[in-house]
Amino acid sequence: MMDLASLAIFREVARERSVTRAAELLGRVPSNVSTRIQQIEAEIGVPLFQRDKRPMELTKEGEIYLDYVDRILNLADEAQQTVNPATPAGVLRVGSMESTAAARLPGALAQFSLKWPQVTIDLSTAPTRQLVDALLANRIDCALIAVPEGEWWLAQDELDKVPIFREDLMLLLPPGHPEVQHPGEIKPRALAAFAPGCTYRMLSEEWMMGLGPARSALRIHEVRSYHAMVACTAVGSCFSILPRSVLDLVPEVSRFTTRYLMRADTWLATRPGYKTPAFQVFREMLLDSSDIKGTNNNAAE
Amino acid sequence: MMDLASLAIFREVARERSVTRAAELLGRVPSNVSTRIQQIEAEIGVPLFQRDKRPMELTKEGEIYLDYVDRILNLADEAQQTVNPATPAGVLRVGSMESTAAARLPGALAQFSLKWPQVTIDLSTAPTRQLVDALLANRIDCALIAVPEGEWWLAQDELDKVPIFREDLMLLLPPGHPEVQHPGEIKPRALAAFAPGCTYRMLSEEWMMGLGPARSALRIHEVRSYHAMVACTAVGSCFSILPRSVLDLVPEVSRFTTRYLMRADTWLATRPGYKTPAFQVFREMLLDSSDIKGTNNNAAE
DNA sequence: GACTTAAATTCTGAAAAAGAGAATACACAT
DNA sequence: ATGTGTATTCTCTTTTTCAGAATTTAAGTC
Repeated sequence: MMDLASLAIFREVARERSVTRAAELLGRVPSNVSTRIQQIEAEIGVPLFQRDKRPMELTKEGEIYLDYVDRILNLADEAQQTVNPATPAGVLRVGSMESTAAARLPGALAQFSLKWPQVTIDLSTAPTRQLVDALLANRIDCALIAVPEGEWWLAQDELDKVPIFREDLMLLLPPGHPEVQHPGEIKPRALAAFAPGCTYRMLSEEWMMGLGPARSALRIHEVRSYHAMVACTAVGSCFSILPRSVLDLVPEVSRFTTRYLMRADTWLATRPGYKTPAFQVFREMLLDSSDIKGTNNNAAE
Repeated sequence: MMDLASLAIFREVARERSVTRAAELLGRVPSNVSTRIQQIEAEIGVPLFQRDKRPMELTKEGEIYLDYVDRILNLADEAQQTVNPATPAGVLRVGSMESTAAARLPGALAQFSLKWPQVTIDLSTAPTRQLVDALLANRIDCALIAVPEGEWWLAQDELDKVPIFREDLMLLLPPGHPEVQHPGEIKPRALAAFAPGCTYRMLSEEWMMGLGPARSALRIHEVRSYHAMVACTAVGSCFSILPRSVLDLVPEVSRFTTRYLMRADTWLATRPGYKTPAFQVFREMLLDSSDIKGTNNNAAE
């Protein structure tokens, strides 16, 4: 019958599109990997790869099967971790906003991988909205997201959440720009921001709208990184809004004109009930490096 | 590494609480089953059974692990079926209302198991509400439920649905009871009905309330089967509301007073995207034995 | 279109694991 | 205590997995 090892082999080959590379990564010999794939194909009765293409390509069925295999292997990993909490180990799939990944995670993650070398952290970044989707679709295990205070477009108990970082959202204006009190006084025509789904962008847009009725047509220049965002602002063509913790990383911030806007805390969210030891130590680690130390974070216990 | 066969063995032993019986059911020898269990325990590092109890009992970790194993094996089965639609096979977990199971399924299922002996049908019954929960929690694969026309407490696209049976909801009054036009004219004090979550019960209550304002305190006698419901009504202490198809099964119905109330169609629902060949032939079979033949049932194709 | 190259597959013998069946240990009953 | 039905251990046989060499195959190069 089917072996989880075979499924892991299939997953690796599918990812690498190569028997040889997969074999190296798995510490096996190519002939072995090749046969295991063929065994799976024989068992399910469907070819998984197109052998007549040289960078090996998955067949349509292969794609579907890979999706199932991913879910099965994640479940198996989670089962192992949940049932034997003695040793945090395995994979923890972390999703994070760009800002948190830039300003908060590097230190914490370095520390974490030293203390828990058995845990592999799989980090990906995306805007808050997409992170929530990924979480609910089981593509990641936990996410660092910005929850706008008060209103919240996700049902109350659809996710477990703990506040982790207190962030001040700052207005960043080009160097030499005069201080402003109202959105209307901002000179650059466009806001540099991330793709839709980003909570900060949403908050920024609200602030612009709410206070400056004249500024009804807010232009948005979409960027893919904070470096790009700051660069655009430095040049004077845009202004931007970003957390103070990221601002602190910008060399020579003092040349820019900045202004405090609002609070926007970062939360650590999971699917309800997800509680592997790897995740628990990860959460502890984040709370330790946090400025909101030990507030209401025992609700989930 | 872990073998799906091992997981299936563990599941069987956990179900049967016996190595010997599990071995028989799986066509294996007990020593083999015993060792596979021990291999799993060695791999996950946690004992799954309490060996000092004689009907073997799962440990706490065993319970948790069993839950994961169930999900993993169901996924694997679904993967196999989805990816190779050639041969409908494997397990199809069907949930049904009591009424449908009584009046509609026996014939259809008998026919089905003759035509598709490779498919094992796992039938359970529950009220509509609970069936929907079970479906979303992945405890069953499809469900035969009553969707009240118009209003519907489930989000539009949370489930895929097809109408299967046209049901007439009938009022059943004790033998000799005079014909009624309004709820107020009903003599028995109590309605015999299933547990809350039953759509028919909900519709019944609405009908009673909507038309008879005097009858504000409707007493409900909860029953667990239609036989009990009919028996209570025969005795004269209750009245009841049930689909005509079930009524047709009652011996000597003609002695009772009956009256048509409303339509309440039965739908076949699945999680969105669930489409194994076993399910597809099951759906075809139901549609064939249905009175709503081939209406709007190609939306899901 | 032949040649090169890198990669997948097939073939083979050695090593490891799983299986059956008999013997043993164990929990619960009387 | 002693018997009975189960689970486990032990031993041997069969099956499967694995590594390494040989072979085939797909794509790029002259």
